Amino acid sequence: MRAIERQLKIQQLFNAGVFIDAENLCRRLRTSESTVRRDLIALEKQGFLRRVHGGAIAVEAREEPLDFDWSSRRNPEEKERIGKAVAGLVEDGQTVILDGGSTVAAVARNLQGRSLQIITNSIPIAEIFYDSKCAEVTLTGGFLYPRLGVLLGPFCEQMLEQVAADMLIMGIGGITENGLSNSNTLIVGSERKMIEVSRKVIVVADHSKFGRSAMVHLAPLDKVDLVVSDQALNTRFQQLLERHHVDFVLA
Amino acid sequence: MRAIERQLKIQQLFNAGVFIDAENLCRRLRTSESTVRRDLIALEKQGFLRRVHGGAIAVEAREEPLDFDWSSRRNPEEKERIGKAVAGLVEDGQTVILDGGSTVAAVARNLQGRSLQIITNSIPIAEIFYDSKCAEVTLTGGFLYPRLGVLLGPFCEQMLEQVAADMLIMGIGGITENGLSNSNTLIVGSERKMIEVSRKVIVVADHSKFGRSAMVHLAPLDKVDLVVSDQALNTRFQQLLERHHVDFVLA
DNA sequence: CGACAATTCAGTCAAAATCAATCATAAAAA
DNA sequence: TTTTTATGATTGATTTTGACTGAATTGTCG
Repeated sequence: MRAIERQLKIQQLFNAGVFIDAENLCRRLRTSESTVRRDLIALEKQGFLRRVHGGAIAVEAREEPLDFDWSSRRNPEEKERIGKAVAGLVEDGQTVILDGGSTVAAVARNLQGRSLQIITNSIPIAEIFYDSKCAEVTLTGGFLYPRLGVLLGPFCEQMLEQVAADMLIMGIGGITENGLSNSNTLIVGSERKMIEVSRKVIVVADHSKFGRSAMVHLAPLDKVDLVVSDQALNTRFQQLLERHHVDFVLA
Repeated sequence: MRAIERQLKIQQLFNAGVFIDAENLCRRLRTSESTVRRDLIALEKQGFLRRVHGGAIAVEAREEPLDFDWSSRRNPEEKERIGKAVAGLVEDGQTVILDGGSTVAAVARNLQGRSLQIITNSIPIAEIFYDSKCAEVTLTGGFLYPRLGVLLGPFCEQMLEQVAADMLIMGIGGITENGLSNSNTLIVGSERKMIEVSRKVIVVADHSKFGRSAMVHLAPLDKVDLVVSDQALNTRFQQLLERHHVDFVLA
């Protein structure tokens, strides 16, 4: 394995956590302790990480102890653009369901201070509205999926059956001609209920989600009213969305 | 585990509360008392916490987005004592309902790492179990009461009707010969449901709660099985509890 | 209030782990 | 081929760790 390859890999590993163990790295990269140290020194010189005894920590990780979503650090500007665009589609007084995920969190941040009814199954998203005096927030109950801080399972779905919303703003794992997909059966279960009870379904998906398929099928494209993304689509996906009467907005 | 890993973890633990027990830390981090002390000294030098006898407390005036309980900074060590005592009454495998409040949060901190079913309507308390691999946490749904981070209202109560628990651990606003009381109608509504579905009702109340009455009546003393507090009671309250067959534990 | 027991604290020490530097060899580049 | 660079092993130095000690603090009991 080349030096560059290894160092890219080390940078990727930081997406899964703030600390990396040196001994662990040797095993995963199948290389010696000396080489790992040299790589870490190089990455430290680039300002990407800070070396500490036993490994290294991400420089950005200071002061932010826990991050629910391992993907929340990817493409933050793109997500913020999407968030702002989607927030512009919401009208005051509406009832909006927000599911979990970092892109939806960007939407939520741009909805702060608006007068809305918010329904969500995500604790991080509920927290965004903590000091918002205008929005009324209702959490679905359910089993706490700790890694993402979302509530799932029968209690969640049962609660969703009893509400009706003007709009659903939803993140996904992937989108293909077969429809939407996501990574977890329980998450998909609650998202299906959300779709059922919402008059309008908006999917937020950065460009990396197109053409990718996640583990569990979630819904066909016909269920979706609007997709908001950060890059223009190629002709194939444009036609696919048109065929299913799905609008597309470029943020 | 590496030094940095431990210290990051300690910082995380402070997000869930204001006091940390040294002995607890040793167990949770699986390390010696010497090492924990050295970590605490290091974190104190960084100004992140203040060491006190038996552990450490969070330094005041950190930029905390939300202080879920205006009383959470009062008597942190007394509350921690109560928390430890109550945690000792819980057996592994049990289903425990925890309501909101800073004293109950102290109990929750002492339950970390235990193998339990937790049901709660408080987001700060659910967060305490984020990185606990053993406990399964279920949140009631409901309307988010932002100042305290608790979930209330019909959705919450309806969800509670569908569960059964071995034990309820509950904070209160006041306790007098008329029974328990609390400060908010919605909170009282959900707490009544919690009492209904729990086999055993434990009330945690520091000494300031005795003889004080809050706005809304919650339940008569007969509903309570055990009161845990931080100071011995005077004869009047002792007799009062005895008359209603309520046990008392001094933490 | 004061004596006693039980914790908790601070400092020391040896063992273990990790680090930095060096060197010989292997791989890549010239 | 020669030169340069990257790698892995080895070395002693440094840091970290857990156990142990006596001192200080806290809680209990009379």
